Amino acid sequence: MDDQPRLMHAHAAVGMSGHPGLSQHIPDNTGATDGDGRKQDIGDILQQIMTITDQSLDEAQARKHALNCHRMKPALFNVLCDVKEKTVLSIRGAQEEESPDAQLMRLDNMLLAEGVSGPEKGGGSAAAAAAAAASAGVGADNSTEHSDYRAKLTQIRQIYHTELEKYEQACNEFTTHVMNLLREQSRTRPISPKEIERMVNIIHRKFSSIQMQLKQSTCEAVMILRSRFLDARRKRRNFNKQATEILNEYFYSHLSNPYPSEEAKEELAKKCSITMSQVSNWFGNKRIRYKKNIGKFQEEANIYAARTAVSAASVSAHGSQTNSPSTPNSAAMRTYDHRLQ
DNA sequence: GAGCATGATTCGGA
DNA sequence: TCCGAATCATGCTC
Repeated sequence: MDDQPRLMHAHAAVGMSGHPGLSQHIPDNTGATDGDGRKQDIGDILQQIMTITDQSLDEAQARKHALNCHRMKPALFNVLCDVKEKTVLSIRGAQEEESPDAQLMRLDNMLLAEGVSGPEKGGGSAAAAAAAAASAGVGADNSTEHSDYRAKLTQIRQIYHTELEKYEQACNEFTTHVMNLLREQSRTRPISPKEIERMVNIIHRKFSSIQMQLKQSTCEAVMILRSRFLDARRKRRNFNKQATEILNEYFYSHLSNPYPSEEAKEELAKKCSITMSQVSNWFGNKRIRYKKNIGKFQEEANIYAARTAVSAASVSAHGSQTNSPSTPNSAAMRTYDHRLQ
């Protein structure tokens, strides 16, 4: 396993033609000139390498062993590594260009903002903002929907982290496997540590692109969840009968000026178990619809006027109040009617 | 399913 | 920022 660095480091002291040092380290056992001996050795090795794939497994193994033991093998492999390195670099130089991965950064930032990646913070700031925005309109059910949103976001978060972990584990396993394979192969073919490193980088890049896809789908899932959640604000639910009666009572008893103050809105909201915005919406709608069709609302106004009068009378009968300030009467209605004209 | 009722949203004006 | 007006979207009734 670890013989490759040793094998490659020997390169500094070994060489061939154009690679100083080879002739000084290779004894000439053939009795021929140095040049002839080297050529014969190298030719022999190359021949063996070229024909190794035509042989049976056993023969190939034996040949592999013989090659590994060949006296010229380190020198030849170093030269081949050198040549390969230069060729690959010249090709890669034209192909590779490091560009900052803006898309990945955007995805990372979004996942962080949504609370999917990074430390758990109860659904993420954007989620919290969405929840806060929604709570203004959803009313009594907002807490349920909010928790539902958070539960789903947590689910997405869990899936994301599980998948990410899986990818990282697979990446590490695959990298180790490829490294071992290349080291093993470096016994029979020229593979330098640099090349192994490059291969590792390639693997990491491939796994990064898979991770990016995961991040992208996670972002999409969060966006869908958010849009669904925000759409829920539009989901209209009728107020319960009691709430409508309370609002109508106030409206008709303040017909001369049906604009509740902040305090009144707050109290009405509390009484009706709705939000202040809903109270404002209700009064806005009521005013405009009343104005548009006074005739239609006349009957309703009379009913609430009578009801308020009865309750006022009952209060005055108890001596605590002689006259209700909010008692509706036709004069008040006329006032508002006049105002609205 | 049509038509009406009603809560929510949007937009322009004061 | 609040309000009126228009509009949307959904609920309810028949």
